[in-house]
Amino acid sequence: MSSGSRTKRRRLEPEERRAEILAAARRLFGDGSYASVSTSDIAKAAGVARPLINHYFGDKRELYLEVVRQMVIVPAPVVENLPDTTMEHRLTIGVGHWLDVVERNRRAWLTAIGHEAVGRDPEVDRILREADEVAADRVLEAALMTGVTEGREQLRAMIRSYGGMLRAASREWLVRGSLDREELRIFLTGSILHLLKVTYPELLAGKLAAGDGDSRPPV
Amino acid sequence: MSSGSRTKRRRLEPEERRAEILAAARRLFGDGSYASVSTSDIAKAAGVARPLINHYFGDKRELYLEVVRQMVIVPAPVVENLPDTTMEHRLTIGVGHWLDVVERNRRAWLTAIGHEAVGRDPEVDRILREADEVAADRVLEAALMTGVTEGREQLRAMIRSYGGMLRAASREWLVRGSLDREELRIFLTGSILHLLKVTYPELLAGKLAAGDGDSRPPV
DNA sequence: GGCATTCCTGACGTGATGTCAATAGCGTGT
DNA sequence: ACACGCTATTGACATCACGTCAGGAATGCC
Repeated sequence: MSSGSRTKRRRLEPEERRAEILAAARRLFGDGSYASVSTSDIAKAAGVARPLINHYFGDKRELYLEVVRQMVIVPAPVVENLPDTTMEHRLTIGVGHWLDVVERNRRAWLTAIGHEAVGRDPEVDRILREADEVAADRVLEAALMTGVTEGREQLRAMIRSYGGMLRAASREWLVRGSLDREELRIFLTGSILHLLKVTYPELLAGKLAAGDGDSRPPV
Repeated sequence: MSSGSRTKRRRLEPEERRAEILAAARRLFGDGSYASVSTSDIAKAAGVARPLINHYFGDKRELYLEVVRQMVIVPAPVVENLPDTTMEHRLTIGVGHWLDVVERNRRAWLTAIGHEAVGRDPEVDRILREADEVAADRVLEAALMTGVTEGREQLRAMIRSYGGMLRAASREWLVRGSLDREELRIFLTGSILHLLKVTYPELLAGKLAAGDGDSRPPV
């Protein structure tokens, strides 16, 4: 049974060992849920005694947070090196890059957002908020709107909300196949453009004249 | 300490007792996370011995699922009794109703979506999917588009995705206060209208002519 | 080869969960 | 009223996951 890897006793550099444990944890948490994966499982998968996990990460929760952190920081170069054209064009490209990234890192990304909002857990919450914040920065940068000041907070809030739709839609694509890549591109690009070019100005104006063009808000 | 409620031993109808336990669980899971709440806590809060939880619900997970189920079925009358006017008007009202509902059930709703996407948990997943499906039906009904057949699946997928934005935006409103109610109304109404009246037709047409009006999708 | 450093593990204590036989409340028949 | 049966309810037990600690085993240095 346990004879397979019972070679000797390997002694590694702390960083190296830490990385091995983290990799094992990433793999296991990727399949099961937080509760369904025991530290014993992780220790076994990493070829290590269970207490070593505590030694390197403190406790199970810390290890888990580390995994989430590492997964959620995926979307880095989505918005870098965009050409110097219109915001429409840049956003179109940016959306394309996003689709590339999630398609390439499919598994990792799905597990990452799978664990999204583990709920009342303040730590996980904070990690995800920060990721949202960074994402909002990226969008503003792609839209050449880094400088806007009027209604900036509202704008950022709407972009963060858009992030919720982005994730949901990407999941529709990857796991349900209810939208193909091209449809997704149209959907996501159109939505963010509408948000920035129509809703945002409307919102700035709307604070004064509460009624909007199409329909009179009743009661 | 424990002397307070140590009256006798109450014997209730199963349904009644079950409801009491569920209520206690709802309250506790509302505050802490799944892992942070022990069955002992719930039993104590319900004034009951711990094994009774297993008797009624099987195990802790089942109880939890029951709580999630009960919380996620909140938005019932959001779309009933809408006047017989344009879809713009009906959607505006529908969004208003939604805002009313989440504002009223603020705490319960927040905990419900807090536990959203517990991830690799297939059961929770299924519950949330079903709720999404129902929500999509409601939107289609409000939009007077129950009958559409062409691209129906894509349309539903986009509406489900919109649900992700709806939740994120509502949370922005309720917990961060980064958007006020009126701004949220403008945002959500405008987005769903754009989705139904612009993106959806675009998507139907776009399958043939891949380019769209504003920008040429590169490479 | 001896020794210090520190990486690593076996063994223990604690707390949480699920199971089971035994008990006690409540309705029923007389 | 009283005994009786049904079953809701519980105390006690077994199991398992997690965190801690002192001691054992590699590696580097002289």
